[in-house]
Amino acid sequence: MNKAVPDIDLKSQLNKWQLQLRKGVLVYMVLSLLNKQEMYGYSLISSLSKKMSASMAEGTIYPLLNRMVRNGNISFEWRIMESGPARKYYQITDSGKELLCGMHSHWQGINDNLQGLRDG
Amino acid sequence: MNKAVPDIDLKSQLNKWQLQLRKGVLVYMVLSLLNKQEMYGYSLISSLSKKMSASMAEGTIYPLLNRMVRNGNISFEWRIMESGPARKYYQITDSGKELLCGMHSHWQGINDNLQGLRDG
DNA sequence: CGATATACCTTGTATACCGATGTATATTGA
DNA sequence: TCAATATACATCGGTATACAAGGTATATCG
Repeated sequence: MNKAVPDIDLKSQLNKWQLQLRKGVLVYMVLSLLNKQEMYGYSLISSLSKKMSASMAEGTIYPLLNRMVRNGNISFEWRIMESGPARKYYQITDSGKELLCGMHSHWQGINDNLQGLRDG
Repeated sequence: MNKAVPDIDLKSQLNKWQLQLRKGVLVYMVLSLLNKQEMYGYSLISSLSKKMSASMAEGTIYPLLNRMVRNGNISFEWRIMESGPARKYYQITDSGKELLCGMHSHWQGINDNLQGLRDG
């Protein structure tokens, strides 16, 4: 008999899993978004929250963007707005496009296997 | 000018990303596998390595399986083999099936958005 | 009887998300 | 005029988890 009451309920387990999943998906999603159009941090937060079906924290996105700049995946430039605070607009770099390509390929492999387990 | 030499090369960046991605995908993949058929830890390692396109460490899988048992997602029973060491065979529980269902739904949402960004 | 393969496990380290908190600039309403 | 709100950026400590490294035990093979 190894049927015990779990430490946490199903809903919390799902939330925790979604959090862990983000650790890989976020960079991929940011690169995918910036590959379509340049964006600034604050607007990325709403886009990502929508596409990840979960509200993304600023304390997550800003360090992430800085990391990606350091790694050469994206670049940015300050833009003074007619109204409101200045914005940092981010663009994907050539190196970022290469990385995105590799991520895409790896993701497809995993996704295919997951779909196969479901349907097969 | 914010074009600097990145700390690490593209290949290492991709490897690092794949590692992060695993933090969420692994549980999902284990549940998906056990939903098809019961398996023991050592054999799960080869199956997962193949499906994740990367060799999975024992130090990753065994703690993961123990965690999942504690959470009530899977159960196990020892089987004495005719030859070789005994094996711990794992089965998915009803609770695990529910969790898998929630993961599936969340994954689909994210995957659809990623595909949309690529094709759209 | 030593080497190899199978099968399980534990410990320490690195990474990355999140909540909390802080700063500064514009706008809005009382 | 001035407090409250929204926009926009940033940092820090806590926490979860994959992995490398190392360990135990059983069976097989030369």
